[in-house]
Amino acid sequence: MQNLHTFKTVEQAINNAIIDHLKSRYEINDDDLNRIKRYTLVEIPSEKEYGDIAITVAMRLAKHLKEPPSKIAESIVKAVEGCGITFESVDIAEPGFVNLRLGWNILLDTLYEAINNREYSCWDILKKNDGAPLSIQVEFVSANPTGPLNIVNARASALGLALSNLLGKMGAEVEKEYFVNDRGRQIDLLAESILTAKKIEDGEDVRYPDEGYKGRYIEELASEMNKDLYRMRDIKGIGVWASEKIRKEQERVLRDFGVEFDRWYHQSYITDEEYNNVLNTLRDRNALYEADKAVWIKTSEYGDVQDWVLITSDGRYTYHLADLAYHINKYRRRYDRVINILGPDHHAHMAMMLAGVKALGIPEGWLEIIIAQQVNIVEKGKRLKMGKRLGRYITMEELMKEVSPDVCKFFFLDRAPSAHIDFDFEVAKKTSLENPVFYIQYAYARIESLRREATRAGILIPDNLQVNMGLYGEEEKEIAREVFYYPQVVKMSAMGRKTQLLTCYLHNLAGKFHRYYTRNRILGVDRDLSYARQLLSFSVASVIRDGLNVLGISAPERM
RNA sequence: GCCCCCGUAGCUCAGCUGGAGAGAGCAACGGACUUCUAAUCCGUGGGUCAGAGGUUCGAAUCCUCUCGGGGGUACCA
Repeated sequence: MQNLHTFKTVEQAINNAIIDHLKSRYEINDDDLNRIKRYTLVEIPSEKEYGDIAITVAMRLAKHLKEPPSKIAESIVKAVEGCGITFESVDIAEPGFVNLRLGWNILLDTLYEAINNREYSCWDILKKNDGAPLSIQVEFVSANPTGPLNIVNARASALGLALSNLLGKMGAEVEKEYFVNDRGRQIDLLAESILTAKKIEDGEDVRYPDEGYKGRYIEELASEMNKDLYRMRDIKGIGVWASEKIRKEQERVLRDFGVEFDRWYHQSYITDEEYNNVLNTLRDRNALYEADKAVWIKTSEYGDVQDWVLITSDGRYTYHLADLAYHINKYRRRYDRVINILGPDHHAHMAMMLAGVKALGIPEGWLEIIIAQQVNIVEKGKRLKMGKRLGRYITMEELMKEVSPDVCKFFFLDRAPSAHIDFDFEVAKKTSLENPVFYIQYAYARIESLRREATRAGILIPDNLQVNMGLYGEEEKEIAREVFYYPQVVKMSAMGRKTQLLTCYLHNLAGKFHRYYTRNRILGVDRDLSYARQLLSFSVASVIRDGLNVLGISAPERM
């Protein structure tokens, strides 16, 4: 099949035409050119009345090109008319918008592409110069193996999975990794907590460690503890055993949630040589100093507001040092980019890490950090503070018992990662039947039901049948243009790290289809008309399935 | 004190590399199932975009300040 039009081909044709035209008509230096290329030239208009594609670059360039926007717009119109694609209309609106309308010549291609081409929503943006995929590692959740995962971890896992999928669609090779802090003070504290719990179980009169871990799981671990470990009072041994047991449990819960990692990287894998390497590199680069018997990193000289301790006065390596060594390790593994999703309690760590890798001489932009903001549990209108060390939190498992993973994921992904979320269990349960995720899944299930019915009745549209586009009207066009936008939504969602754009889009698309379905019969009408409507419906199904898939949400064929 | 996030409809939130008339869901009210899934659809209300300045042809979006909510903050992670 030759060169079917999609958003990608249309965008590329328009972009090239505009840039060529501007270059020939105006004196544009490389700086200007790069600025222009950074703009999104082809936009989805805010109102459908304006058209199907909007170009606003004329207004943005007015100042630089020293010409009124309307004049530049005229020039852009010429460029668009010569781009090799025929549009239904090309108009200028004040003060310098260029609005395009798509004809069915393009939209029909898009419908076929959506159905037939698995790569429909894929791009080649995250590629190296030689065309090889950019390798990107996404690290997320990475909760300490000192207790069960909580609701914020659930949010981070949903986000990490969706983001990984989105980046994959942009052409990158993505690896999902979980960093296990299986060494350090917190693990010792965990071991001490378990040991103490066991002693108390045995009737010993001992004091619980300050800031120790609490909760039923500690008591359970105490009961299950190996006799030798207990007899020897082997803190290190208990720590190794308990943390691995907890980690396995975390892995199981995540798998139940539908999130699997490519690699679990343990802090204990990091060698002394690697730690020394970090320290030596920092020392060589004059980013290290000693004060109060502790070793500090001069992060304040690299963009952070303060310096941090890497080695405590009693010789312990801090988490900061471990994480820097871990990141050097990642860097040596030759990832082109690394993205960390951190919880809200790591705000300070974010600035430290960004400054730290800079101090180590790693190029800027290699590390990107996203903070998955907090999730507050609301009960009877009051916010409950969550905290592992407060011994008060909703575990991820409890969450899943109340609300299905599909609903949880959608709920988390429907909001900006940086936004705080108030999670009201009562509301989540009560409205679960009116939840947007069901609304979207239902649209998909309806279409799959149509497909089954059509197959059964022998009236299914034959593969690659060219439908009569004259049978389509405005109603169909409104849906087809949404299908047309899908690759662009995926792109904006991925590149802007905004999963909520995709959830919003899917919700909207499902709504348009539900409306269409109610007003129009797809089967049991004139054969050619049925084929035309089937094509449209199935393209919507393809998009919904793909979209939910990217988000890590299931697309059931029956509900 | 300092740093970060947030403040948009009754509620929960989109929209923010400046673009066209401010959106969605929920909640409220009134309608639609002999027909492919009513987990649906149709209709009705609802806003000083926290406030004040500034930049601009144009500001919910950018800058400054103020107020309010949350988080972080030098030897835990």
